[in-house]
Amino acid sequence: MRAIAKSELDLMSVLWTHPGLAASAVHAALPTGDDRSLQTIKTLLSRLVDKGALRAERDGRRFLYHPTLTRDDYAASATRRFSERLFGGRAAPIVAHLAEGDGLSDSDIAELEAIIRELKRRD
Amino acid sequence: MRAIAKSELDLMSVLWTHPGLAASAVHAALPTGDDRSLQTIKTLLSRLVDKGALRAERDGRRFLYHPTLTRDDYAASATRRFSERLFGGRAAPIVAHLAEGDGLSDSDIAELEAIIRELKRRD
DNA sequence: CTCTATTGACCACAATTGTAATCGAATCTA
DNA sequence: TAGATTCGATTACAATTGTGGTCAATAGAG
Repeated sequence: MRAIAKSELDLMSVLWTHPGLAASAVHAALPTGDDRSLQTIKTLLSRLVDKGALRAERDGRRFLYHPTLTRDDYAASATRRFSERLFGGRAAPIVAHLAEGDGLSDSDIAELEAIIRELKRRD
Repeated sequence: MRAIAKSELDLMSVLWTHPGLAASAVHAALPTGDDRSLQTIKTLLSRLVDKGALRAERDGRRFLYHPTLTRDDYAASATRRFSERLFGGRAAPIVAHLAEGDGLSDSDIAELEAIIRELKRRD
């Protein structure tokens, strides 16, 4: 499966949250401030179908779009690629950068703590 | 400054580690398995200069290339963008994905622990 | 001094990405 | 039923990215 482009990812986000939308509904569901025309959205949806990231289910004369790739699988592999490319696969520098200047919420920190605890237990 | 493309980032990596190399030296310093021709490297270097990520210092009839953008600044902003786009700026899901299936080394885990400790202390 | 290797400048060109118009068919509305 | 709207399909097209050739100048080798 070819890579999902930045612009296409926005549509995946919508469809991960609301699977089975038609093109016009995806367009409507985009965050305010996203000015791309409906035509553009349709093109991107087709490309995502070509790339195998979406399945188009016919519904009368239109299509309803469903992710074939789960958000979690995508996030996992994108994260791995990112960390590999920039930090040799390490996690700590990423957290360090995000933590710079008050960047992390209390709940995020609590979750991190839980993950670390689990990792240490796993040893 | 326009974005640094994936292919260009490889050259930045080399120059972050060895600033002040000439084009041919950058080419030579690329990891084995990188088959791009010297001409390609020169084109990428020019683009990086255009984008303002490198400074070309004349040295006789050739140039020595120096990063203007530091590795750390680049990594910080790339990390922030990545985390924002995929996880609403949270760090925990990133670590969770990287931790899947034994993905983190002991030293990485230890570093993470230290960062968390510091974050909690900062409260 | 002549030949050759190296260098940056310039050009080429295909693939990908971002954005959208156009078109013909189907459907809805008046 | 005639016109408007909505769909997907097809086409367009510029910007970016990935890769590398050509060329003219110059520096170094004999």
